[in-house]
Amino acid sequence: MLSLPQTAEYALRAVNFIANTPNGRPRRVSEIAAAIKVPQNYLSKTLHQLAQAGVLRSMRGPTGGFQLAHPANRLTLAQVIGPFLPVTGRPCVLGRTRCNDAAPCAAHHRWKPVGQQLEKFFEVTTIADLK
Amino acid sequence: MLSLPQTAEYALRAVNFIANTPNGRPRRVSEIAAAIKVPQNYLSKTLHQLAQAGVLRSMRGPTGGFQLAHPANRLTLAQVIGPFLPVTGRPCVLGRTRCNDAAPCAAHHRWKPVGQQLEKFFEVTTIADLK
DNA sequence: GGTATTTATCATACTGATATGATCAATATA
DNA sequence: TATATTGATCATATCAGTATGATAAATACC
Repeated sequence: MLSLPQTAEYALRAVNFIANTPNGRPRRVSEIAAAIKVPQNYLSKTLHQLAQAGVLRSMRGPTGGFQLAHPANRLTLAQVIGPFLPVTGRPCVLGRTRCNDAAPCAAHHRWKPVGQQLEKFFEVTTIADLK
Repeated sequence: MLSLPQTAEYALRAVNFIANTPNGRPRRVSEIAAAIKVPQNYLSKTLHQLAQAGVLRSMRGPTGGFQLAHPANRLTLAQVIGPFLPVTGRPCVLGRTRCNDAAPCAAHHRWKPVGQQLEKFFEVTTIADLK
């Protein structure tokens, strides 16, 4: 039906994996890529974006890698996928650029509660909730 | 957040427009494209796919055009967008190929009710519900 | 300081969704 | 039957997301 961009799914899997690291020690890209089965070079770029977004912290050199920038229970799914969603996020099922209570599209009233619950899921669920 | 493919949005807008035609007379591609503001040649192909899928009926020649193949209250949104969703529809937020109650991903239990409501929206809502 | 290890960055390629333009085929009507 | 109109189809073009490979820059450790 609706789906997240591939990269956003990679990001969720990666952050979830990092969150489950004992002691919270840094994880190398190679480790992560192997564990969640995504291309290493591509993941490298994705993790870098997450670091830029303040979701992860990165360290170079031996003993380097990626770790969470915040406690897992303070990291929402929305924060993780945010950097990978299209800038022109369409909140409207019919794809109208403007669609709200004042100027609703034909589907607005029926879609609204569903869309809100969807949004809430990503805003409220944290990485710590993933089990 | 999550969004439909552009083409699926075009399809919804087009079918909704066709459904609002007085007498249900056929609508030309040029009329529809102008009304819902999408590229005409591209829409032509999209409408053809909807005809193949049994959602619309098409007629060529003068007086030709597209009309609904079924009453609007028997046409669900799922039927309209179906032909334009990726074949490998990922039901899993983490993008796993296999994810169900028996073999759940880390987000499965929290996502399930939201995903179900989402699916239900498209399965239950009909073109006649668009106002 | 030298070196191995790791992330950062750059250049490029691939792929499917989106889009454009031209031509073919059907058909209502005169 | 001739013709104008309309959808069907084909050949490309464009663009963003996804991906690969190579090189640069930082850093722990000897």
